[in-house]
Amino acid sequence: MPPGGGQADPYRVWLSEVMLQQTTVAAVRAYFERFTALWPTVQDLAAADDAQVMAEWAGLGYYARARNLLACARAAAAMGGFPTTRDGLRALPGIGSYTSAAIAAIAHDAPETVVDGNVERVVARLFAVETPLPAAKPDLVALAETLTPATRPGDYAQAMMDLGATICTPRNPACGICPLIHDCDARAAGIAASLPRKVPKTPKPDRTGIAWVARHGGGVVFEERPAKGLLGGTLAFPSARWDGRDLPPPGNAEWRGIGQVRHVFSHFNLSMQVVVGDLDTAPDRGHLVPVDRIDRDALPGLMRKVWDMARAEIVA
DNA sequence: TTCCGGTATC
DNA sequence: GATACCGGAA
Repeated sequence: MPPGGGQADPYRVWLSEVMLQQTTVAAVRAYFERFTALWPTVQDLAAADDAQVMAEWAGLGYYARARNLLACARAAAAMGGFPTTRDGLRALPGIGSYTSAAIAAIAHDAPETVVDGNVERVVARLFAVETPLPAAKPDLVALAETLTPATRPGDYAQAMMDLGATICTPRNPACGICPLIHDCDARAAGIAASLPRKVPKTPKPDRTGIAWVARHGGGVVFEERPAKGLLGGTLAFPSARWDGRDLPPPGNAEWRGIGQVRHVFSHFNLSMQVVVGDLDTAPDRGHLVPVDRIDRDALPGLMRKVWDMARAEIVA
């Protein structure tokens, strides 16, 4: 990519930027060479066979990029070439906020502010922004815009991303060799390595539980969930543990496990053991619903899954 | 094993 | 605003 003056081929800039989304330079290089050899222009790529493009992309990951790549190439070819403005580029498939700014700045030397993950990190450190991501993103973009120069914005954008990729790295920033060491608020405060902060991605805990599908007299035991809390007020199979309650089964039976259903709640993942059995006596809680009157669609998703699994056994 | 990262989608 | 999509690196 020739530096300065917007001499770069928009097609090659676009192709490399799309490949570099979520992907390292080292991984991209061979793919870029291969693609540009096979399809030297956007018209060539637009005319390419879908299956061949997908095959050539194989191994790069995020295959939606490859599908969008073709859609974008065809759209650009149909309009006689790539748009030159950020907004025009932004409207094409697979080109978002970052890529549109990058192409405008690098291929056309437009004074757009290019903010990728590297730039977010560099700016958060330069200005010691302690607000966690992603909430800090608008602030970081606004701060980055104050830095974009009128001259050679494309080279500047690439330099900022290079700085983030090679010196201002996530874990151990090489502040000792950073050209901006005297401009960096975070370095001055001794907190560079801890920025940018991020909202702790609390992984959803895994919970387990048990649901009893209890038959008696041609019916199955249901009960209403407590009005408040998880699945509050809904119709449910008697169950325990997953919701913090440690209840016994709704009666005596020879229980046999038939499998587990998985369900994702907003704040945890559930693996529910499904057991079925024939009660010796009337259930000691809940009420019996005749099998042919069970309305699958009236059950919450979790219990629907339980019933779908149990029905084959029950109705047999 | 965890972290990292643009876009689309809902 | 959260999640899915993937592979590479720490």
